[in-house]
Amino acid sequence: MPELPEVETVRRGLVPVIQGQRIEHVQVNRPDLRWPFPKGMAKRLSQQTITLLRRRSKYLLADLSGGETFLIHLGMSGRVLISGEHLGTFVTNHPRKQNHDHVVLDFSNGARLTYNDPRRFGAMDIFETVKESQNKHLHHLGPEPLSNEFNALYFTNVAKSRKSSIKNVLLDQRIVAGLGNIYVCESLYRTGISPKKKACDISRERLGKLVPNIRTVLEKAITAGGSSLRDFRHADGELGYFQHSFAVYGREGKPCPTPDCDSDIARMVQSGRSSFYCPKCQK
DNA sequence: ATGGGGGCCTGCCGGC
DNA sequence: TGCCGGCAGGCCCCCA
Repeated sequence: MPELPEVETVRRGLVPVIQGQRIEHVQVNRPDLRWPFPKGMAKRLSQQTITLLRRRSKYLLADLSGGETFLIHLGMSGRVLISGEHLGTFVTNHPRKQNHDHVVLDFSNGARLTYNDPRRFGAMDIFETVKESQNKHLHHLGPEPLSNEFNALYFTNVAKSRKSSIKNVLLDQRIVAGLGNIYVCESLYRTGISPKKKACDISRERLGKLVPNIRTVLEKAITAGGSSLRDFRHADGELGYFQHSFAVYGREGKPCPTPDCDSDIARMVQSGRSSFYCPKCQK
């Protein structure tokens, strides 16, 4: 899925279009994604104004004027498309309904938001805004990787007691919330740490370097407008560019980009997921 | 208690 | 050309 930079890119694309707008019509084409939609979802969204569109980890959070918050998760293959005429920044006509268009929201300014998700690993939920910290999707999440809360002191303290691989520690959303497979691979490469190294076996110095490297990778990806892989698109349908900047992800067998390194990028499977790394640069 | 693996879904791509 | 296996950005759940 879209990891943090892709979700943030979607959020930034949606803000000028739907923030402050009222939802005038809701179309729900099936009862669930990964889980059943919340009770009365269409009715609870109808006639609500989106007062603020936020992001927490990989979740989009739309605060509604009535005191509830609409949560959207894109899973692996979810995307949102915006269409509408006379809107300046986006001028496409509403497209004909596509396969896997599961939820369609029409706004007071004529904008239409279509949620499309072939694999249906995504999720939607609605909760009382003041009870956000109790929401089942959010309550266990660790700090945002771009916040000051995620710093070298915090991370070294958490990591020193973890016997699992650094790869799996970084993917654990309770430890830091928003990283996924791509940006973990890229951050570990930048820091020269092997994905299979046990977190507790890595020195404070190296763990400390990982923190700013994670920030840098995420920030560069956000600046580039996210990564467009198989099915990610910006909210307005444009493609992101960060995938052209991957050093290791998806580059098995290609030369390591480190100057003077003559190794090829390798792939291994950890916890059922591919890790891409340079066997020479990452120890 | 922690970590590893399976499962949820569909689509796409490469090999035979 | 057609079929089949492998693989995909996430995350929950079960088992050891």
